[in-house]
Formats: sequence, structure tokens, C-alpha cells
Amino acid sequence: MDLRHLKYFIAVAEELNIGRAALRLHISQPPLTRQIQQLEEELDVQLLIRTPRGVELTQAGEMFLEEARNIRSLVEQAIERTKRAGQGKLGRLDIGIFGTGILNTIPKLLQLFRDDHPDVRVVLHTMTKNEQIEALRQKRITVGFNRIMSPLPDITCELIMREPLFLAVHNSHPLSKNVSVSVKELSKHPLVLFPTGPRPNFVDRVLEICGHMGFIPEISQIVGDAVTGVALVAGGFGISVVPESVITFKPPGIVYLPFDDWLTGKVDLSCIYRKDDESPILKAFLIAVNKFREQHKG
Amino acid sequence: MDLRHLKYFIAVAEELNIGRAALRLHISQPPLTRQIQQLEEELDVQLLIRTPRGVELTQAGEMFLEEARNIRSLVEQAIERTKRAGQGKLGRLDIGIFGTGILNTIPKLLQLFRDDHPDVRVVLHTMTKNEQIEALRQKRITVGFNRIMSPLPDITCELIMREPLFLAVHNSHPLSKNVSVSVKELSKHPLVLFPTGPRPNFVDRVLEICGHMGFIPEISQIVGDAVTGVALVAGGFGISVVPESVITFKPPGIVYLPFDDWLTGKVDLSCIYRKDDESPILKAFLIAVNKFREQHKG
DNA sequence: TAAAAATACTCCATAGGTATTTTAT
DNA sequence: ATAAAATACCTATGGAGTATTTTTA
Repeated sequence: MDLRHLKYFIAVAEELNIGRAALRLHISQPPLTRQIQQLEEELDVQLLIRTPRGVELTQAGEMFLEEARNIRSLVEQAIERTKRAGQGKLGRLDIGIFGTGILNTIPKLLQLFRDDHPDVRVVLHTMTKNEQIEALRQKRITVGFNRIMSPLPDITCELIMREPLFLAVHNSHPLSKNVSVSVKELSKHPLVLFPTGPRPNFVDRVLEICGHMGFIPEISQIVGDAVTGVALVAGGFGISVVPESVITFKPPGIVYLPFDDWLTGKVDLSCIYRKDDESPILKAFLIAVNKFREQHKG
Repeated sequence: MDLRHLKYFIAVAEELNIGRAALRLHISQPPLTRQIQQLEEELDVQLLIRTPRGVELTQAGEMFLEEARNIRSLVEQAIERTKRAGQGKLGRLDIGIFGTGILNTIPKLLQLFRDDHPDVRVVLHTMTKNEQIEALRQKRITVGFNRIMSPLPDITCELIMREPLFLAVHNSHPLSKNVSVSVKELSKHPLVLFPTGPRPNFVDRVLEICGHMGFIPEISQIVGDAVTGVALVAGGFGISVVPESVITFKPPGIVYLPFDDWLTGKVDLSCIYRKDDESPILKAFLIAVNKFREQHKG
């Protein structure tokens, strides 16, 4: 039995006349008769009662009609869903996240993606950079987010945006009276940096910037994440440097200041994915990334 | 697309290797490759990622696999259900009933049928003999039950059992002291008979028996059904004649007596159905009727 | 007797087979 | 270098067409 038999039987059951059904199916009457006979033979069931006016359905025929319609609609649905999945419109997107990107940028980007792909279930997984790479390779995630990325042969790293850095100080600190500061100020105060975990990371980026300016800062603490770092600053434990994303998080007493020699003071946010990943969902996601860049350029 | 594509795709998705799947399907590898390509082309979707080790599923492939399995099981179920329907094991049996048969005989017979056909829904419709015939012709019912039946060209009437008649008297009545009575006694007391409705019916059967014995009884009342008739006898309104089925209904004060010249005093219970009805459910029912007759003969 | 279904036969599209090539690690 | 998939080409099953016969109310 195949789907043709179902289609033919449904037509016959609806027309109650094999000749008319054949017309509707754009075939001639004899092959339709034979297909129905074949179906009856295969099922070992009489589906139709032949009358001189046409045919009528037996109880088994009624039952098979119902089932055939169910199958037909399930098949149509399967085709539809599969096509949509093939266009990246339906399915699941697993994303690895870590760090400050999640505070502002990533939600905006995901919003953009979900507007175009409401039926894709986006699942976020908090993991370190190395866990992301491992998860990408094992296909547990499709996309990761990172700031500092050494090049890898099998992973593509695509820049999403380049964010300026800000100084975080307590409002009791003398620097807090300025409207902007120089990177050189970092040499004069103990620094709270983040994150802990595998290097290189944002800590090294800050050290690199200081290096460009010709000094090595004094690090008072390295903490797990930006929120903890800012909380320490709010508690008077020194000053810190944060990407722009973080300034939406502003506990009492915290002041964020731009760097006036900020040209050097930037940090990237990138997304990473498997080089050999051709999946339509990833393609769709990268289109959203491009849109996001368009919106945030300049 | 047809069911072959689903079967093939499921095999490939399960083996994750086209060659192995082809072995399992007892076909060679190239046609299987082509069928899968055809499927992908038709759906305009990449279902498989070809690797040097075999294949793996894309997200769309995973989705289609799930759908394909659903369809396959629905098809299997459809075949199974239709076959069972074709054997009269599944479906619905509409039965027209009327009169005293329902008190004892019909329930026993239905019990027999349902033991063998638990998945056939038996629906009882109370209707007069003429309504039964009309309903049979319109296929609203498949079987009817009757006691007195004039032959019809399109309806078969099949005897189920021949029941002896009993006299129903009140225990204050002189006849109630006997162990059995003669039909002739019916000439000496006013008779309560049933049913009302289209003739000929049980009333005529009783008159016929009396006629054979050479007298015409005095009819005090004709009531709708046996239960009403017996109730009247219990209330002292005369005596009545009932088929054996009725004696399970025994209100206080009622005594049932067999006829000692009972050879003439019998009444039939028959089932009726369309002569041209070939449905397996009717066949199954008639098998149950035969079984019932076997059990009750002699 | 007339409308519909069934049968007889013919043709060709396509599923499947064999042999071989291409591909990707 | 190897295992698997893809391609090329051939064969033959069976679906569809035309003409005709059978059926039954």
C-alpha cells in the first residue's frame, strides 16, 4: 500500500462513483478500479459495495476513509513542518553564553532573531569559553558568545560589535567628579578585574590596553564576573573597567566614566560557530547578526 | 512522496549509513541513495549530512524522522483497524427491538455476540415491527427482532427460537391451583392480550391457537406490552397468555402455568435483516445466532 | 436498457540492479 | 588508502491508457 491508494480511495469515497473520482484524479476509470481492487485485496477487506449507480462504503470502508484522511493530513503536516525546519523557521537553537554580553547585547540580538523566527525555540546555556568550544564540537550548541577568542581551525569567530570600555568608580572616589578619564588613571589605583577562568580573557584585554599605554596596572582582585566586580567597587574595593554593556547595571554609589583616550579602550563581542555547520538555523541566526550590526554601526 | 520514501528514510536514519540501510531493506545501495535524494529534492530540504563514515541527520531530518514514524504507525493502525472491521470485529451494530424478546432471549443472545466481538458497539433501538422494516431498508439498523413476521421480498426472517406459551393468572384465581392447564381454559375467562400496534402480531398468534382448538376467546383488553398485561392480571383484570421469556418477570400474586396441550401453544422469536446485506458484522451476528440455537435446542 | 464497474491488452515511467566513479578523511 | 556515497546505464515491474465486456436495477 502507498499514499496513492489513500488518495484514490478518498476520492472514490467522496464521489461514491469510480468514474467521477477518476475524472477528479485526472486518470481514467480502469486504473482507478484496479487500484481500489488492489487495496481491497491487500487489506483483505471489502471497502465498497458496487451498485449500478456507483459505489457505497461498507463499514470497513467508512473506517478506512477516516483513517486515510488522518494519514493524509499527517503527511501534509509532516511535509510542511519539514520544509519549515529546512528553512530554519522551525526547530531549536542552542546558544552558549558567558560574561557581560548577556547583560545587554545578546538579549537585543536574540530579540531580533526571534522576531523573524517565532517558532524556533532558543535555549541558552551558561558555559565558559572552553566549554562553549567543546559544546560546539559536540554539537550540543550551535552558537557561542565570547569577547576574547584565539583563532581555531574548526571554529569561525564573527565580530558582532566592538564596545568602548568604561571606568567604574565609587562616587566617593576623587575620579568620580570627572566627566571622562584617561586610561593612564588605571596605573594609579588598585584594579578589580574579571572574569576568573581560562585565559586569555577580558583581564588580558585590559592588561593589553594598559601595556599599549606603557604601564602595568596594580590588580587588587580578579572576580568571577562583571556584576561581582562592580559590587566590589560599590563596596570601596577599588576601581574597575567594564564594557559598555555593563553600565545598564548601576548599583547605588557607582559612577561610570568614559575614557577620553578611548580609541584604544575597546573590547569585542563575537559569536562563534562550527566552520562546517551548514544548518539553516545557523544561517538564519547569522542573518540576524548582520541585521544587528547594520542597526548598531556608526 | 509515498510510503516507500518514509520506510527508506526511517531505515537510513536508524542505520546512519545508506549501505547498511539498503541491506536491511533488501535492496542495493544506489536505488536507496536515489530515493533519499528524491525525497530531499521533493521536500526541498537537506535531511542528511553525508560524511565519510555514513550520514547524520540534520535538524530537519530529525523532525522528518519523527513525523515519518508517526505516519508509519498510523498506517499500521489503519490497516489493522480496517482488517478488523472487515472481519466484523470492530464497528457498530444497530439493532431494532420490540416486545417480549428483550426480557430474556435477546440479552442472552447479545451476551453471546459480545463475548466474541468486544469491540463492536451494539446500539439498541426500540421500534415497532414496521419501523424496524423501514429502518432496515434505510440501513439505520442492521438487525431487527420480531415474533410474527409476514414474508417480504427484501427482508430475511430467521427463526431464533420457538417458545412455549404460559398462562398468567392471579393466585386468587381458581386455575392457579393447577400445575398445568389446557388451552381450552382460555375460552372460559376474559383475556388480557398485547401488544397494540400493527397487526398481525402476538394477539393474532393467540387467536390462531384458539382457532385451532375450535373457539374464539373473549378479549377483555389489548395493552401495549407484556409487562402492562401481566400487571393488569396482577390487578385482577383477567388472565393472560405470555411467551416463556416473560416468566422471569413475576410481580406478587402472579402465577404462570404451562399448557398441557402445549404442542400447539408456541410462538416464534425471529431476527430480520436485509437479504442483500453482506456485511461482516451481520455475518458475525448470525454466527452468534446459530451458536445460541445450538445451546437452546432440544 | 443504460450507466457504471470490470476485464483485456498495450505502453512507458520508474524502482531496482550492476558496474563504476567520486568524495572526504 | 579506504569506506561510503554518488553516478551511469540497464532491466523489468506495474501503473496508466484504450477498447471492450459484464453487471444489475
